[in-house]
Amino acid sequence: MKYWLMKSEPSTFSIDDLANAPRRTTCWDGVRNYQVRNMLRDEMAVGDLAFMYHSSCDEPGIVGVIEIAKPGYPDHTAFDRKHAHYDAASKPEAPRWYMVDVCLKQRFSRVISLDELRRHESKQLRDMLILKRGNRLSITPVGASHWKFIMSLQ
DNA sequence: GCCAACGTTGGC
DNA sequence: GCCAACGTTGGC
Repeated sequence: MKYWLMKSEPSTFSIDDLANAPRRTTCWDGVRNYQVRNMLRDEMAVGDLAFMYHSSCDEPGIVGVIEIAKPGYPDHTAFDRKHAHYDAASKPEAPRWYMVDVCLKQRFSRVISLDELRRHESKQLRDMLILKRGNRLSITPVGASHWKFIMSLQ
């Protein structure tokens, strides 16, 4: 089983939105980056766990745990001409973009902020990808030791 | 295949 | 709103 971190802007889709979704499950659509597409399509498996991370907001940080509920399948929002994430280059017979379904597992009682994560960067969270300069991938793998340490902060 | 221009991300 | 750090595009 693998661990991940998945970013979302709460003004677009927050952990509250996920908590209120039917069966607390939703498709993670809108990824338009090839590296992240490859992870969605090839590497993420049902049962994998991910931190949900709120970005571009007052307090960026980890807000809970989600579980991969359905493995990679074509992102149909790319086929919808009216959708904000429409991509004419992605066709149903040759999809370019993929998504997974995620299910809310645990909502943290507090935000584990980026600031707090950085306080452990020189030790327990050394080399965590989200803390690396210039990292802009919306999904990153998380090492097991980093995962356990962050869970212990909660 | 190079690389400049442009677009996006995301913290601050 | 600024800007660093990328990814993508497209002319050559």
